[in-house]
Amino acid sequence: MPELSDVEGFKRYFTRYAAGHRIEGVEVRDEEILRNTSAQGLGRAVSGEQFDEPQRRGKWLLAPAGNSVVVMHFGMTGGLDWSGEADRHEHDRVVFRLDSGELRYRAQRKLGGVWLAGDEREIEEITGPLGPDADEVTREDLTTLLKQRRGGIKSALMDQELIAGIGNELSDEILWRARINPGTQVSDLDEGDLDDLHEAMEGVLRDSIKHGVIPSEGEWLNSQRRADDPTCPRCGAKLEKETVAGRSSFWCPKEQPR
DNA sequence: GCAATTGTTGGGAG
DNA sequence: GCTCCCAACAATTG
Repeated sequence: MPELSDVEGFKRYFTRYAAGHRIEGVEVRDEEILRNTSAQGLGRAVSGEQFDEPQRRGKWLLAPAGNSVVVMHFGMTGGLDWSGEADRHEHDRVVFRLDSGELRYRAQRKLGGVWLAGDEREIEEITGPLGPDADEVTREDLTTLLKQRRGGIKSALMDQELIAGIGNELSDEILWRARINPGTQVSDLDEGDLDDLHEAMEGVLRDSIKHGVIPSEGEWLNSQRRADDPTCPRCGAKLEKETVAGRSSFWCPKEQPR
């Protein structure tokens, strides 16, 4: 789930339910999810403080509280849940008790995590180097970013250090919309391809951010990802499925030929 | 038992 | 140095 558009959805969720609210306590139900602090450390740092407006960087969500920042990454299965009641879920790993209800960091597989940072330097240490956010990359930026790049376009799009926020599903979606095969070498893309790629990137991100998730119905490749017999939502051709850049990739052989 | 899964990291190979 | 592939992490489902 959590790629740029999902995390943008979490950010809105956080803003709506948690920002501006006082943290009365933190319950860590699985300490393994805390990566650079302890339940006690996290509790001491944020209890009694108020959550401020959250910020998203790539697939990371930053939630300032007092003099600290709670840094969250959702891995493959994480998300946020809010409930006014004690409506616990097995995979709720951290529960922030607010004056308005409970905000929960939930994750089935523990591939993400929750960190505590004190300043900008510590945040950058946690997230590692990140390229510009994918939804802010201009057409000119795209040329600059890909100029020195070799290898396949899909692995370039997913490289967080080059462009932040795009994962496996978004990259497939963008390449499908741009009608570019995921295995295409960056060096083989001409100016027209880059025009298409940028337009697709803007469109896919704009629309999926609006939904707070990559839509799984309608004119979206993503609607076919879990189908028994995946077909192209535009032309109806049977989709190809193969590992590209180390990840399961879907594309339309008629519209995105190699 | 096996394979698959929206993410990231590190090691080794070329 | 760059890029790719694989395994690992973890938990669950088919």
